[in-house]
Amino acid sequence: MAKSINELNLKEACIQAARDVIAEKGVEGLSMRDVARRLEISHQAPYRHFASRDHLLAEIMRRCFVEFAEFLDQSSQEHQSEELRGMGEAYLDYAALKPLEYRLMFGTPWPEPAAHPELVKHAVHAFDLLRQNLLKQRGKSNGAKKQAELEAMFIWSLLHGYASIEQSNVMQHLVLAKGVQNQARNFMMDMIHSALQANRIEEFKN
Amino acid sequence: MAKSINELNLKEACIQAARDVIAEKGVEGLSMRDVARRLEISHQAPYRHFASRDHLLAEIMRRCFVEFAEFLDQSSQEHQSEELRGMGEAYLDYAALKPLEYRLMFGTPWPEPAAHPELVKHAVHAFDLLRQNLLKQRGKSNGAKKQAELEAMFIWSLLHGYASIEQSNVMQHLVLAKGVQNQARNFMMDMIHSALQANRIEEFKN
DNA sequence: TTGCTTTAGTTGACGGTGTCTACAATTCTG
DNA sequence: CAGAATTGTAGACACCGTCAACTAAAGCAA
Repeated sequence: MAKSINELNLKEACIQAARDVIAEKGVEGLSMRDVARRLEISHQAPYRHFASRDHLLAEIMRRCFVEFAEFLDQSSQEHQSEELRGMGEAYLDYAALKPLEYRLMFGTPWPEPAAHPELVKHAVHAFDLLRQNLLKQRGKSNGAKKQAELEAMFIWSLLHGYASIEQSNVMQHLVLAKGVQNQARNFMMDMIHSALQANRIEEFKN
Repeated sequence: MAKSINELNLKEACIQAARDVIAEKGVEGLSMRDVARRLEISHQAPYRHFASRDHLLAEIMRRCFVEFAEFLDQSSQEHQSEELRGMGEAYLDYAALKPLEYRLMFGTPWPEPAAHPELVKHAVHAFDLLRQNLLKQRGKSNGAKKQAELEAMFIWSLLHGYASIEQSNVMQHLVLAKGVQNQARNFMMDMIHSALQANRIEEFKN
């Protein structure tokens, strides 16, 4: 028999318990039976609310993407000037602030993306923000859309790559010169700025 | 009883079988018992050669890193001029050519990295190649080492990020303008070049 | 109210997994 | 040759996801 408060919202309780498990033991350590055990319900009870372990995981990931999108939106509004840099910083902030969630979204093999279309919808939000912002910046020049998307891909790749490397802690093994690790993040943002400017000039010449 | 050729090199046979499993079902689908079954040996036989599933996986990952390093070294020698671009192309080539291996190295949660120090040693090779190459390019200017390492981090982040995104097939969901997906790779390489040049100029001004 | 259907939870089972232990057979070595 | 080390086997244990059957409660039409 279910206990205490959970009686009427077992679904939410499952999600919360699952997030706790992930926080403690990582995604791989998540098991339906463990979730059930923590809520003191039978091992089959969660299946009344989630068709499978993957569906539970997909729902958690979906919520992470929603929160991530909100975080980026909010931060995008705060930095009206230098909007782009603000978004970049926000991206890396989120990855550093919520490593588990970031890892869950971008570092975990997805449970059959085709089977969870809502996941995809929210997942592309960050890219759309970027794309839209870059398109706004460059007016209606020739092939503006194409260039904006290429630039968005560039920025996203760099941010995602850097965030992944930062999270893997592999930097500690590189024996970097003093100050490099601390400056790296700012350096990345500067490089984005440089590369974008150079690209605009190059494009103008053609 | 072990069969045929494998009698004297069961360890190698295990590794090969495990790679087959990974190729068919992904890393998550790798199981000791499956490996044993394929070799028609008892489910405990592989444990004579690998202390645990993670140790087997770590050995496979180690070999991937060795091959990856060789691939980069070779390609680095072939492109004497434009060495840097050659290395970048090689990095992305490898990721595209051997997606499973790349995913194994850079997209799989490591099995307790501390317990497998040999893994780390080979893993940093790609970064060292980059660092060395950049250092060679910029002579002995002030803070050369620091700048070279920052640039190496930048390039590595971008390459890794782009390779990851390419592998995740998420680009298919972005509804990109025509030609973007095909041009993206070249664009990334151009952006590296631009950003590096801009950084050299900026540095010169200080 | 009575009776039927849907829902949410239970228990039990099946086949899968990693890995510990005990055992046998083979090979190496003093 | 004898003992020890190596390499394999067999069985058990505790997990896991999930299918199937059952029960208790709630909702609802008559």
